Amino acid sequence: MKARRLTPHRSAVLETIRASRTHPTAAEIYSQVRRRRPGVAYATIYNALDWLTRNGMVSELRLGDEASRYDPTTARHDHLVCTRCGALVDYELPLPHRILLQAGRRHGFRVQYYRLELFGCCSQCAPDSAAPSR
Amino acid sequence: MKARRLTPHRSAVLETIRASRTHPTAAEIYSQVRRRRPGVAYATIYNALDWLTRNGMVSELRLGDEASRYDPTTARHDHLVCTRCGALVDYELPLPHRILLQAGRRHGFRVQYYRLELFGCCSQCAPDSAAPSR
DNA sequence: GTTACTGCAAAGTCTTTGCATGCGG
DNA sequence: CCGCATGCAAAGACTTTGCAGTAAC
Repeated sequence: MKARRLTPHRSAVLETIRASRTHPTAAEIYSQVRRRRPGVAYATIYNALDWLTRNGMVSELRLGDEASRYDPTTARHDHLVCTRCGALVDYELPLPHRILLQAGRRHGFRVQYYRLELFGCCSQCAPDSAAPSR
Repeated sequence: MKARRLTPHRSAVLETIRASRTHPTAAEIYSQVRRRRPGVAYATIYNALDWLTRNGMVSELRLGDEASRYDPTTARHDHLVCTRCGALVDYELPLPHRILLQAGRRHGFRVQYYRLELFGCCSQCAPDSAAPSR
């Protein structure tokens, strides 16, 4: 096989996603990668994202009708989403996953995985009782 | 105010969604409504869907990169999604929602609502434990 | 007579695809 | 050499928008 596998472009995309703490979109990744590789094409970014996703190096996040965002953490986890600023933070809900996975059986479903997203306001956007303003 | 509110078109869209057990997409709704109102425009369907959603009469579901589907049940509930045939069934997970809503506080989030989707195989696609290969 | 809804088509957003080029092995 | 990745642009899927006509109030 002559696959080049983790090519410089793909590597650049991967590094960009890992370096970002915000779960960047393809557009953000594109502009980032463009700095180091000015000639890179948009399609190459999508190509790389597809490849990285298929190879378990990043995971794709789809929330609402926005553009996909990419997450360097591929282990199963949940997300907190700020409905004001759009902040997206990784989160692990301390709930017995088995309950979730067994849950669907009542309806004849054999559940393989699940997705849980919590929406609300982050501390930046909704300074509660003791939080600083903005 | 001279709003006509629930117009015949909107009503037709609403009825179509309620009559369907499959959480139809805009395209499906469009073709259904078209039977009774041949001249209806696609934009009118989206218009109606938007209005119905904003007025709490249906809710929009976004899953993966597919077209939005519309749910006549507006009360909070979860969904089971068959990853083979795409079947989508309403579901209520018997878990204390307060736990979920309180969960984000650790990260400074004030969680307002959450979304939970369980993915797997429905009974049609994966008949019980001793499932045939298919 | 206003105002809101509709129909039509065009534009918009995000993503994918087709094809020619060219490096890497 | 040959396959695979890349660049480019065009196409594609779904949804939104602009505008003029029409119906409701």
